[in-house]
Parts: sequence; structure tokens; C-alpha cells
Amino acid sequence: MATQAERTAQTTERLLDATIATLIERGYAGTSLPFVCRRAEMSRGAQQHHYPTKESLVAAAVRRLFEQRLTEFQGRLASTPAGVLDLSDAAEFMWRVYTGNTFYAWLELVVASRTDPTLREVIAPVDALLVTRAEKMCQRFLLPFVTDPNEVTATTRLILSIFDGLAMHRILSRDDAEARRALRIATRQGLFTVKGRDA
Amino acid sequence: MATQAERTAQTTERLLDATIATLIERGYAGTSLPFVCRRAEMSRGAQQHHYPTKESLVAAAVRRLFEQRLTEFQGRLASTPAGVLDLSDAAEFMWRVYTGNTFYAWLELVVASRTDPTLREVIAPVDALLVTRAEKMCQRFLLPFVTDPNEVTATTRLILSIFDGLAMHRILSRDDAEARRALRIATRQGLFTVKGRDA
DNA sequence: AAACAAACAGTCAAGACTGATTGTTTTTAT
DNA sequence: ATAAAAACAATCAGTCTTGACTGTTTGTTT
Repeated sequence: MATQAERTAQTTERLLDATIATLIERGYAGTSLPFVCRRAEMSRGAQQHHYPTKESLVAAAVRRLFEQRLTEFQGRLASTPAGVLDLSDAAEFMWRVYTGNTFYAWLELVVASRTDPTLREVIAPVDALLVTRAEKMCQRFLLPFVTDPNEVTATTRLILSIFDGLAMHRILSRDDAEARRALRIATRQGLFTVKGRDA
Repeated sequence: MATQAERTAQTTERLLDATIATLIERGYAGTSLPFVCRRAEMSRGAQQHHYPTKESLVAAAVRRLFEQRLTEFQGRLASTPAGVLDLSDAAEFMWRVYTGNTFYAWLELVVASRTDPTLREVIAPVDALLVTRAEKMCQRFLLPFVTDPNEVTATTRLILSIFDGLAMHRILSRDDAEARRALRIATRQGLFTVKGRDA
């Protein structure tokens, strides 16, 4: 019926989605191959065929997750003209992205990569790419008047760190109102703007 | 020779230190009981006697780690008179704390607790206590003129999130200079101060 | 010093995971 | 139509972990 290319695409997609879902639900350590295969309703052999080792499966999942996160980040900002951006609105949008699940899947990978060199080699360059894209967005919307590249990079890192940190805290304290208050303080203090512009 | 209380104290200390060291070196998933025992140069039986289950060992390690982190946080600020605090100095101190190992041990526990309810029950209250202490310090040094408790809480969370986030990024990109630039931007933007005070 | 309790040592059984192997079905190319 | 290749299925061997169990040493109490 289906061509082989289609079958492959469908199977690998199911497999990668199951991997990411498991990452979210059970964490990196809990993401075992038998469990992922059960979730994807697929035999171990099928998985073995497409991804011979766990490492190769995870590597592919990292790339897929990267695309998902990037899409989420760009979801709202892509259609916004450069320079015209309501700040608290943007913060609200970003917060919604960060309270989604892809952040936690990414977090699992990053934290696991700290003590797993091979995973680190896979995720580090992809993360760097994600940060670069974030920088470009920041440059376009938040920091159009800043010319020093170092400044842009550092400010982007600060902004990402705030969201990462707040989302991390959300693991233990699910108080969204407080996180929003923290974000309001950050925007009010003009953190997301530099020299000559304000919220 | 040694009294039993001393023996117990020494053994549990060795065990908990080995647990924390393993947490740092191999992550939560890699912290197996045989490995911890080898590291502590101790038999499985000894560990079994003092901490019958893995959960009980980890719970004790959490409490010990809490004390270590709290000590680090207070290390410099305790001797500083309230109100007189050089801001970039304080940020530098905090950054040194966060680039230490206890943060990463804590990170492992927090991230693992996301998908491990029993661990979460152990670490959530301890983390809440840590945040409360941080709030008190912030109130004393950074926000003495702020009266709204919500404001203090939210600002503290923002500050902690920045350090948490920056330290997390450090896992993949070890560029300390950039992190320091980000911190400088945060302080320069008056993020760590509220109304009426500046850096 | 004798009896008791705590601390410590070593081993085992059940279960889980990864990578490998062998066999079966489905698609493709000649 | 048929051989080759890709996709899929099922099972196995080896290693690891946790909790449990039995025995030994060390400290305490009376």
C-alpha cells in the first residue's frame, strides 16, 4: 500500500514522538527503549531497525524537539512587525511557551547531558543553534538599537535564563501568579529593553 | 574505641557525602547504592543498616545538601551590615556560589523530582525553606524599602531564577564571561533594586 | 564478665535495560 | 514472477540495581 519512504517516515515519527512524550512523562532516566516502543505500539525490532542504539534514537529525538521548540518560539513573533511589540504581551507569550512541555523535555536532556558526555555532544550544538535563533529574535524585537554583538548575546542569555529559571522553579512550586509577578517586575525594571526604549 | 554515637555519626556522614558527591558526578540516575557504598568505602550492609531504602538515604542527603547550600548562601552576607551592600559585588559572590557543585546536586534532585513523586515530597518542603531564607536575605539587603510581601517574594524568585537559569546554561556553554556580562546587565538595569534605590 | 544491641560484611533473588540474534512479512526492482 | 532488500517481530544473553537475608564484629549495660 504505502511506499517504503512513507512507512519509514511514519514509523520514525511515531517513535520520536513517543520518545519525547516519555521524556516529558518519565524523565531521561525513565526513557527506556521497551517503554518507548510500547508507547509507540511497535516492536523492539522495528525500533532497532531504524535506530540501532539508544544514542541514535535520542539524537534524532533531540533534533525533532529542537524543531518543536523553535516553532513554538517563533509561533507568535514571526508575524509581528519588527520593533512593534508589546513587552508584557511578549513576556506572557514566552511564559506560555515555557510552561509547555517541550521545555521540560529539553531540561531533561540538558541536565542528563551534564553527566553523559555522548549526549552532551549531541545536544550542545543544537542548543547553541537554539540560542542563536533566540538572539536573532531579540535583536529584531527587543534590542534593535544595540549594536554591540556581545551586548545582544548577553542580554539574550539573561532573558532566556529568566524564563528557564522560572520554569524550573515551577517544578516544585506551581504558583503561576508569583512567576507572573516576577516577570512583571523584570519588564517593569526595563530588563528587556536597553537604552532609549522603554516598555 | 569510639562510642557508638560517634561511629554512627561518622558513618552516616561518609555515606551522605558520598551520596552528594555521586549526585554531582553521575547525576541522580547514576546514584546507585553499590556505587555510593564503594565511594564511601563501606559495605552494602552498613548502608542498609543506617538507611534501609534508597529513598531514606536520598531524603537524608537532601537535608544535608540543604544545609550546605544555606551555609554557602549565608557565607558572605551574614557578616555584612544590612543595607550596605555593593551590588555587583553581591552578584559576583552569588555567581561563585552558583558555579559551585551544590547547585548541580540540587538541580539533579529537582529535575528528578519532577517525575518522581516520592522524591518530590521530600525535596519540595526543603526547597520552600531555602526560598524563604533567600527571601529574608533579599529583604534585608536588597529590598529594605519594599513593604509588600508579594513584591519581595516575586523579586526574590526573579533573582533566584536568574542565577538558576544562568547556572543551567553553563552546563552546555561554559562561557563564564558571557554569564558575567548577563549579570552586569541585570544589575545595571537595576533589576536587583526596587524604587528609590539604585546600584 | 555476660547478655544484649548496634554496626558492619557479604551474598542472593527478582526484575529491568541494552544490544544482539534469528525469523517473518511487506515492498521494490529486474 | 521472483529475488533482493527493507521493515518488522520475538527472544536471548549479559549486566546492573534494589531490597532482603544470614552471619560476624564491636560497643553497651547490668
